[in-house]
Amino acid sequence: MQDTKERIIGLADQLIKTKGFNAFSYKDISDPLEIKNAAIHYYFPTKTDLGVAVIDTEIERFKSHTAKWSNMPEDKQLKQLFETFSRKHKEGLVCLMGTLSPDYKTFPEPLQEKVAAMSAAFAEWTAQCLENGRKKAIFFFDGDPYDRALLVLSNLLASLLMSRVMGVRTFGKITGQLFKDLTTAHKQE
Amino acid sequence: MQDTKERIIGLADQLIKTKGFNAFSYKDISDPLEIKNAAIHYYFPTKTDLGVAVIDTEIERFKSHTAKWSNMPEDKQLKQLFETFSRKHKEGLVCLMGTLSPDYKTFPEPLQEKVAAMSAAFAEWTAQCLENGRKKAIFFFDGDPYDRALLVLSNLLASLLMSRVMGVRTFGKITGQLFKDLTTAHKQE
DNA sequence: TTGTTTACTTACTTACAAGTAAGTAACTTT
DNA sequence: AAAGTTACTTACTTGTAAGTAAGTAAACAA
Repeated sequence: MQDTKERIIGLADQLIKTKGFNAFSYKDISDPLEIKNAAIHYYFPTKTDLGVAVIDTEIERFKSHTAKWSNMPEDKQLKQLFETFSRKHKEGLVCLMGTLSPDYKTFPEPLQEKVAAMSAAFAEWTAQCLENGRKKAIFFFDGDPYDRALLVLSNLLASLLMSRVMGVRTFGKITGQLFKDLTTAHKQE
Repeated sequence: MQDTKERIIGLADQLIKTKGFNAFSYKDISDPLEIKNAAIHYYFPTKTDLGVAVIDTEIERFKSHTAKWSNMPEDKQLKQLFETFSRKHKEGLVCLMGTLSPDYKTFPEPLQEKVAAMSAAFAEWTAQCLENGRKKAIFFFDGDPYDRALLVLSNLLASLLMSRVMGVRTFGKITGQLFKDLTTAHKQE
């Protein structure tokens, strides 16, 4: 039964996105799945291994999503990215980068590396999308597309975090204004 | 000796900004200060009390800073805000909002309330600064000043988080582009 | 049919976390 | 001088965390 393994990853993913990596425990997984904590260690010898598996799953999910969008115009592609964040927002979750980056320094190296790889994948895709979109006059922005991608991702990441504290409307306020900025040719004065 | 109390708050502040609230322990404080963990409980009966004290100190610091800047032109005021984040960045720290918001749901109510109060203070000041600056044609941006303030704060918060994972240059790339955007009258196409 | 692998459980260990009760030395007030 | 009060320490409790060694029942393979 690979089923149990995938359920463990799925629950760990949820727990990381609600409580944070250091704050969830094996009991939070073994209780609802009605297994013993040793069963988790059977699949993932250490908590680090489990963390790595969760991130790997996220990277794969991202790659398969973006592959599906690749024939859309760039503004639609970016909208799709916004949509994945919006879905997390509706479930009261934050993104993996958002939870994992504050705790980053407490992680053992293999986990740090995975987090870095994930962030690189996000940034590269977004930079490419923005660059292509600007060439086609779909997007309008100053500066290097990679730098702009960092701004966009920083807004998406933080909008989920801030929504937790400042209320659910915060997400829409940030992402709405952000998308408008990128797709508006001129600023009025 | 109020000295010990302040040293505990100072170290807790550092620890929250490096490891996160749930990941630091009383030992991380009692060892370097060469006191016993019971001494921390003497001043702060619970970890929540300590967290609240750290946030209160941060709010006071913010209020006294902004009060000092109040006669500057708005772009200088905002630059000062950026500078406070830049200082944290140089020390390898993130901001309190950045660490505390992912763990928010694991906090007891009094701590949640303090985090919310802190975020409100930041947002209100920034919104006011942006609104005043736009009236004087120092800043140029579309939309509601409060919404724009959320974008600015989200970029500042996330730039510290992302720098941890994606390298120290990330901070400058995000904040540099952000400031340019706000102080540029027109976008070129 | 015997042996091996898979997918766990049982039953523990070690470590460390937050928190507390009771004591104490030094200083302060009456 | 006696009685607090302050600022701790000593010594402990309780709970929970990650992790492990050894066992087992069922499926599968030789």
